[in-house]
Amino acid sequence: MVRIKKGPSKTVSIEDVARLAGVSITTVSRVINKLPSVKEKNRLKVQDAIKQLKFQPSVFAQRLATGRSNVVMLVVPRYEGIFYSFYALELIRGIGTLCDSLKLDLLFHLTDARASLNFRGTNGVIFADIIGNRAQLEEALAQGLACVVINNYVEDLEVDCVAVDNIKGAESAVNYLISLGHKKIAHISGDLVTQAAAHRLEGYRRSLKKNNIPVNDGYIFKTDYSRGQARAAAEKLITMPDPPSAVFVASDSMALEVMTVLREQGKQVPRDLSIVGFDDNPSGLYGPVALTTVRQPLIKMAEEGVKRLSALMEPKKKPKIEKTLLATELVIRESCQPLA
Amino acid sequence: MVRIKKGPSKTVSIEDVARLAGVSITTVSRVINKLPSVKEKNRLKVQDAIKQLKFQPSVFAQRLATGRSNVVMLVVPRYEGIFYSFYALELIRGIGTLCDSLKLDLLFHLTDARASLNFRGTNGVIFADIIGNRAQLEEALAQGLACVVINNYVEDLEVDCVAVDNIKGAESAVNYLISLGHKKIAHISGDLVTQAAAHRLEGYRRSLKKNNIPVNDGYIFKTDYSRGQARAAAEKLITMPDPPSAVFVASDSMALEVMTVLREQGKQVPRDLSIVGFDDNPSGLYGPVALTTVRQPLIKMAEEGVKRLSALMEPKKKPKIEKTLLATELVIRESCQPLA
DNA sequence: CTGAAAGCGCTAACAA
DNA sequence: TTGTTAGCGCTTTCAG
Repeated sequence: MVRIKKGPSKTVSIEDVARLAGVSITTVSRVINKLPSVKEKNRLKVQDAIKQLKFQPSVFAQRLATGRSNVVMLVVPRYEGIFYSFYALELIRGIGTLCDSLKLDLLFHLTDARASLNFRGTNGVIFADIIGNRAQLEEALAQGLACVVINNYVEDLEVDCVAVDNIKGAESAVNYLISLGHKKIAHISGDLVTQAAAHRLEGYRRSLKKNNIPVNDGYIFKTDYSRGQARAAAEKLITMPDPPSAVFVASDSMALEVMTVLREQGKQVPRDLSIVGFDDNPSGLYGPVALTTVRQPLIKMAEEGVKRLSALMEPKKKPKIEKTLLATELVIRESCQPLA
Repeated sequence: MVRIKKGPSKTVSIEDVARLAGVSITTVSRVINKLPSVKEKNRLKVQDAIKQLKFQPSVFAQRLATGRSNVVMLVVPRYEGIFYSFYALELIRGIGTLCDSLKLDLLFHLTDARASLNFRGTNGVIFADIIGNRAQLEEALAQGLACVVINNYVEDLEVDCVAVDNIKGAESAVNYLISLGHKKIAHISGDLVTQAAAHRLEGYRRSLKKNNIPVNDGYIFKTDYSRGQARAAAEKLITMPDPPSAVFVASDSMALEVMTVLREQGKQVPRDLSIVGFDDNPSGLYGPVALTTVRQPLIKMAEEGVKRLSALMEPKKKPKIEKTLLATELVIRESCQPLA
């Protein structure tokens, strides 16, 4: 057989190691993969050679040969709003950190909803919310890939998901306001294309209904989560003929904007308006009046998602589908007061 | 020759496409790689087969065969502050978007500064700032990897970098304040472990010196970029015996906090204090007084970085090292006024 | 313009 | 315990 080695190949391969160590490449492979069946003496020789040559196995060759890999793809819908939210960073942070410690390669994919993704070479996919990109999820599922959806409770698909219980969270906020004697409670909602916003609105409605308070659609302000629209909503709200005495806002950053508007207008929080936010964004702590809010466990959601995915990626087992709903927690601070 | 096909292999390979199209795998490969030398008729047949079979080439096989790949690793130092900044998200967004359109795979690596990174299978590395993780950069460089550093002008290393001209940016802010007649100008700096914060402080100093205004260290407040510390600084600042008439703040989010504090204390911006921020964070637009600030082109920085890296990753060429400094732009709004 | 065949670097039976 | 060998799926000469 003719060896056609062309020039000094830069990359040292398993073969070079084998030659230097005086063993077969198989033995080297065994050492790399920590298989027990290698004589101590040989193992040392090989490890020595590896060190000398600074050999690092080619992941591509490994993956080609084994067919497996531990590449996790994080699919983030390219939705403007998602990137102006406190939550995106927290999620990325949580996912990034855990992948790092689990030795998973994180492929980050900021995607157009209609683009068709190439999952080849990926073993698991985490969808950070589903906003108009359900088709991509279905595609991944159809390919038999391990999938986990985060921040969106997907009921009608056989897929694992871990989300926050936005409905109950919103209910707890509104219940609290009601317990303080408020009846005229407004809601500034987020972008209703997101499930989170829709559920928070739903929770708001439910709480009112359960407490026999009629839902006044004039008290519901729809926004895109931006501070600008929150401001507009706040301005409308305070100039209403019959203004609400309390408001539940779908995000802390919007709630803070509402507080700002109030202050500008010479009004006081919570004297003139009780406010509850959603997120537990640290920014809520700083203003003159600390924000009462609904804490959502973002980091935990991210971690749960990754853990779940890595379980699904385990070659042998085929765990049951699990749909997790994480509880929120009402954090009472200073932005609400009982109705006089 | 005996074919040892074991069971119905799930993955459709180039071979299946070739068979269905009635051509050789070589021809299929040519079509995939858009080589011109394929008869139109065959090209169509192949493309048809690809569509029918939903064939997607294995990236691993491709990489193994060609030796090249387009995996870009984004290294983000696991520094708390970085994740509470406006800038991190913008950067990630810019990088993610461009990688997507350049068909680069983005490997996201949130890393501990002291961890040794595994670059196997990676062809290029983007360092999003260098905060205590220079060793990792040097390691990547030593391995001959294409590297680009973003948001940090690295002078003493042979590496491409693209950063914002923080010194000039800060100078422009302070010059502006001086042009309005201010002489008692304070600075609330960011976390000085970051080059950006250090440079902004430097720019502040330079501007004062160039204008023959003595630097008063009592006017310099060091923070970790958090709103909490900005608040503390602002409170100290306004109660000084000889308070400044203007302040240059190292980030918009801190500047907004300063404005809030002023308002709480019954003071007015810009009447009682002129304020310039840094970032051009959209939040700065909403308050009662729009924030004057130094706009830094974050998305552009991200894009330049990725473009640069993809040039460096080009197999043939070996471009010269380039160190880019992006200009900032002073955006004058309402938070400053001439000294009476 | 097309196809056969030799790798790319590694793993995994199967023998020894 | 070790080595031989046949692929993994694709690209790339090199002949036609």
